[in-house]
Amino acid sequence: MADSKALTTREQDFSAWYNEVIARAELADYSPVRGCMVIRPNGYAIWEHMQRALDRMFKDTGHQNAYFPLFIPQSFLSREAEHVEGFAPETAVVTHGGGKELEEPLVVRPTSETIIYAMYAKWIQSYRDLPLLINQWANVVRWEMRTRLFLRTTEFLWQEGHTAHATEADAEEETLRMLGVYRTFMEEWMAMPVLTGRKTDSERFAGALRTYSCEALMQDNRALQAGTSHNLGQNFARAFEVTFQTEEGSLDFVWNTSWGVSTRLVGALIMTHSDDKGLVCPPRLAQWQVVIVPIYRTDSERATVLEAAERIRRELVAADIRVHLDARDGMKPGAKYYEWEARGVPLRLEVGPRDVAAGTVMLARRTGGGKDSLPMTGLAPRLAAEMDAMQRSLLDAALARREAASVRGASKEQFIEIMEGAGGFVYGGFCGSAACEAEIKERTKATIRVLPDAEFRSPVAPTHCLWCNGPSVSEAVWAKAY
RNA sequence: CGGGGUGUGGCGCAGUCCGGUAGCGCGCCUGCUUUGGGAGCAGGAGGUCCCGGGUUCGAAUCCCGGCGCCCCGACCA
Repeated sequence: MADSKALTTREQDFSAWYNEVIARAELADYSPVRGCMVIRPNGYAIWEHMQRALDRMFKDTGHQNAYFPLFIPQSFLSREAEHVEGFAPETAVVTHGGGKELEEPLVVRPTSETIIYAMYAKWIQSYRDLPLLINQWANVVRWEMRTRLFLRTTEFLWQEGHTAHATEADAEEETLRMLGVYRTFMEEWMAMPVLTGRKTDSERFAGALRTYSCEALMQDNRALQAGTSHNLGQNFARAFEVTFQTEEGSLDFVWNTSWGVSTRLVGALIMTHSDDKGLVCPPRLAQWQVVIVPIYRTDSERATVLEAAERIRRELVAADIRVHLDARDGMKPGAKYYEWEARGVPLRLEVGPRDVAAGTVMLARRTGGGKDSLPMTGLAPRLAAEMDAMQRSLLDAALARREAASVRGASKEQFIEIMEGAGGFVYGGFCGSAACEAEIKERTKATIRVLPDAEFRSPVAPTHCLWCNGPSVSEAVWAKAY
């Protein structure tokens, strides 16, 4: 690396720190195309592990994968009024193909509701065809003004689930089920606690009836929308004439849902756990869960140590632990330690002549504690237990951070002070007025992240709007967001 | 699109004011010595100085016109 050795600290400049963590860990790089990043192998590996876990969860809840076109006829977008209004300004449009101007321009998908529901109209005839539960892993393009690595890029990778149901209740159940899947994934795999709940109308997906969201709090106390699940009602079904014959023989429009998470999650992961030494990656999503660093002076030491290291590596591989033996010559162990720490490898094993002689290895944890000498035998179960503990403690620590940055029952003045200062989640009553919501945003840059689900609400429901002091219709959580 | 900054080997920068052989650090290559927390020495490779005009005997440097990128805002997964 060409960088000076220490990273900018989170304290000094969170945004610079974030970019440096990514550069140092070689997660992503800027590409020649404005706003588009290259996801490098180290970053893509994390995304692949996320994909694998999510895909399993989607399949376990009855979904199948399919693939729909990258291009969408421009007219499709306009069929749903709110949808076109929401997305048209940020589309990339193809006007020429094969050297000729196209009869109808093609939009590069910013999301695939329109083309998918156009197909669903062909596929669905009867209530017997429902529910239709499909997911697609794809890339989408949104022409954003300002981009940031992983958090907001012009092109990004995501999954979008699109389902059709016979009743409103079925669609609502699906919407909430997938929100729950996201939450489980974020907590159990990313070790990232989230608040779940409903979005206000002003934050609702363009064309949806209701939008639900998982909201996480980053280490700089700004909120990040980590995943959304939409109950689309019959809006798209009407626009694309997705009808079905009911059991009673009448014709009805289907009820749709859509839900998605993106490579933004990699950014969320970075900003949730990493420290001033670099990336911290929860074991379950780490490319390498364990790295072995051999230590030697002479050729004969090198031979013995590498032999022992290789034996350990094979044993761990056999136990399904993702392990890498860093046998690079001409690099001092200390240099390797710093490099693997910056890359977020959870556990490091140091194997030197003294260890080999004693039948031990030195274990160093990326977070939560120093080094321990362990016997070489029985290493696999021991490391698996270490990783479980680390996975748990990362979630606990993130949860503790979030709760420390959450305030309930703040006055208007305290609210303003918090948003101008430390930031974080502020819980309070909300009158339900879009005007009030807009005024708060105008004044403090804070938005309602979510109208929280029951388990996140305060023990005593607020009675008055935090801002206008009118009667509260719902508790809300505000924060400044990414 | 508004504000700020910046374009010089792979990366980070100096040089620009005041025109005169293109430099430094890191990285990279080779060799030797090193290796339990970021190695040392020696040798070496690598540059249309963002682009296009202009001024000049001579431009990284001065003038004119473009473009890119980064950061901060308004918009967003």
